[in-house]
Amino acid sequence: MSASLTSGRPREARIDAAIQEAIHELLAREGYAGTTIERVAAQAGVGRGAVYRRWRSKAEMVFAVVVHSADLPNPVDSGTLEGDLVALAERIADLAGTDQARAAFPGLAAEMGADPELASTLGDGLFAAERHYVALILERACGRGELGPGADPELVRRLLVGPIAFTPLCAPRERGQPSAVARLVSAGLIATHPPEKRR
Amino acid sequence: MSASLTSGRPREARIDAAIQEAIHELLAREGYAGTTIERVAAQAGVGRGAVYRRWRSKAEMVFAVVVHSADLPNPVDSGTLEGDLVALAERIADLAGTDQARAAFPGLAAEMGADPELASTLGDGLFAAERHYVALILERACGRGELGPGADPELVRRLLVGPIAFTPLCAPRERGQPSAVARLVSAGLIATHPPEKRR
Amino acid sequence: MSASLTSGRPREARIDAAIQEAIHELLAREGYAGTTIERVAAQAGVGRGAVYRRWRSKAEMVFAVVVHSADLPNPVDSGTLEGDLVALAERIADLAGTDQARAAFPGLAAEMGADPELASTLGDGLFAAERHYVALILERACGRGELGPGADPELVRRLLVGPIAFTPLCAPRERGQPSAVARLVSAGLIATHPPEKRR
Amino acid sequence: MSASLTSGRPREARIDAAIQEAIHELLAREGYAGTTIERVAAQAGVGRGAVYRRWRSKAEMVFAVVVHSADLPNPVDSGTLEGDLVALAERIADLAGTDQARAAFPGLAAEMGADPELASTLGDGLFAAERHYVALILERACGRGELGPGADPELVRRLLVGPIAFTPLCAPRERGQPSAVARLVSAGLIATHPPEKRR
DNA sequence: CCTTAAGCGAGACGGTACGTCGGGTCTTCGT
DNA sequence: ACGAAGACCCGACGTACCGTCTCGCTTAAGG
Repeated sequence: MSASLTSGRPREARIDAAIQEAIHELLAREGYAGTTIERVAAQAGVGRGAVYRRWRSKAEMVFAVVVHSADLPNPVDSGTLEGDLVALAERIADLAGTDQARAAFPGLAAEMGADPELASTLGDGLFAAERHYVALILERACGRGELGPGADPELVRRLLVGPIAFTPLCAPRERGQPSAVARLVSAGLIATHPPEKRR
Repeated sequence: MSASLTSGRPREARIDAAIQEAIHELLAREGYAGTTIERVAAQAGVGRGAVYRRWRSKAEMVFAVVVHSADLPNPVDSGTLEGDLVALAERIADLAGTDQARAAFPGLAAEMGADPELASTLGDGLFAAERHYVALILERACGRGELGPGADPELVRRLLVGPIAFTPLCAPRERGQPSAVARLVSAGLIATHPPEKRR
Repeated sequence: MSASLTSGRPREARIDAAIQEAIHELLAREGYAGTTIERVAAQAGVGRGAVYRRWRSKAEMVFAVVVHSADLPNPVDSGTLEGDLVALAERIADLAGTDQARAAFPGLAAEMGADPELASTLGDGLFAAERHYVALILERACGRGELGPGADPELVRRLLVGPIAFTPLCAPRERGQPSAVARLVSAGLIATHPPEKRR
Repeated sequence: MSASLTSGRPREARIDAAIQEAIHELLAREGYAGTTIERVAAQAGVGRGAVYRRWRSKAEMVFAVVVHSADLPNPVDSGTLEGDLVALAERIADLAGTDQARAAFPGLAAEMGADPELASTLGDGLFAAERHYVALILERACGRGELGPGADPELVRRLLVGPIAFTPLCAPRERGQPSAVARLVSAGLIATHPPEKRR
């Protein structure tokens, strides 16, 4: 029953690898629009069917390959809210700063804008993880007495991701200054949610 | 006056208007990808040539029509930094919140990412205007003694535009909470750049 | 045997047939200029790609389909030079008299005139076959003692094809009178190349 | 009244000449398809309107310019049927042998095939003149006693024009051998229409 | 062992958009 | 009126991808 899902010939790992590499190279070299399924397959020395067998659309393919390793492993505790936020901001800047990611993001955003269903499929998991990560940082700051309650993790997530990952896409000459953003957000948070006047 | 290139038959205003309207309608109804030159022309009851005569590419066309009325006329002085930033944030939210703008932005970003030259052509004027606008607000706050010097207008621009206009594109269900963003940025600014008048 | 390029999905015979039929119908109904690749595809219920996959240009397509069945199977021996030439002339008149052929010929000629390479590709085989056919008829007449040697098959080919197939294209109201042409050519040949057996 | 057809500004002869020259050059250099109204106008340093003011279509334009000087002035009497036909054949070969004529003919034929009305407009006068010319030659031959009555001028016209002017268009490497054609036609005529056994 | 389901390269298939070009008409100038 | 310039509508061109499908072949896993 449940076991026999593995019938037939298994996928070849060699091909998974070749496709991944081809996507990375094409994204960096030709951009999102130039990263055609056809070219990916050709570059990987593979039939187009092998690609469609793995993902249902170009968006899913690119998302899977680009975001694949972008998991946030464990929130390092730096001891201060600002430190934690700076660390997170730099993580985000690193992940979003690769050539492939810079090439992929706007294209993915465009396709997700056009197809809300796709947006849910792809984005929800990722954004929920980020939100959860931010919530953890905020809780720790509360615990330390740095911050009062009521800060919105989603707001903070946007304040970090927006300026660091998205805005530079339209003006790619300057870096996102992640730590400046994080410091300002940290200060703003503390100012708008002061620790309860304990004692 | 100004270089009246009076040679040849002039453009018909009726057609400019029909094309503009068609683009707005198609962007709202079909999204950026569905806003084909072909469909724009058909919808406007116009030959495709008339469109290609006006803009060299779909990106320029959409940008011109969407951004066209998006000028920031004069910064209203609300009397406080926070008030000015909230007003600006709500302006941005309004401009970026129309259906056409929400549909157009990611597509434009994608094409600008793929073609830096296009990005310069289109974006520079717009972003410079925004930056100048923010600089004015910051200067006024300095003048009032609310803020010390050294705040970076570009950083502030990103902190507003990113969370309000860009981030929601990936999670279109929730609004960008523009005033919450503006208040936090305002507080953060004041905390990180305190007025010098200190004794 | 013969290089069975067995890779990939094979062409669908159903589509070859549909395209052929569509071309015949459109040539007869709309003429050469009206026989657009686009309309051929639409009429055949087929994608345009399927047409471009088969021929590189409209000229090759039309030529292939119109000339396709225009092979001269075997020269019937009527017993006299005149009989053979009349038979050939009527063959030519039949082949060139179909609506499709009348529509296709001038268009093809125009494109061949503009592109000598195309002219070679398309014309050589066909004209060589005709020339060979005429040479056979002349040889038989020599063998019978009707004709002396030295008659030029290419000259005779032109004397038949020109008046019968080409000239009527410019004055399409009258038929080419193939047998009158053939009889005159036959008489002219015999008069200019009398048999040598003369004492 | 009849006189006031000359109202307004008259056409500039300089422009007529420039257009003629441009057409000749383009026909020879770029062929019929490459001889665009647009390019003709550009080459002549003239607006497109000036061309359309002179002819209603590309076909009429090309026809007028190519055939313009192709009138058969006066049938020279060589004293024999064969001589007259050879002279005519060489005339035809000369007229149809120029680069412009070779380029123009198939294109014109194609357009005339597609539009019978155009064919009448353009062709009738020309072909009637040729036919009349041939009839004159035949009559003279009858008068001399070389030829019996009943020979069809239109048939003879086709036997000359077809092989000499049209057939070479499809195999442009060889010349049309006009005199060989004329001699064979002459002999064929005499054989099929012998002079009445007078006396 | 040997069937069988799936993977695989190749490429045909129906669609659709692209950007260019030409045709023929019309409009606005200036001459 | 003519003439230059060029906008206008129409529609074909050939290219490129999309996502699906069908071939014939190969390759494990499971009966």
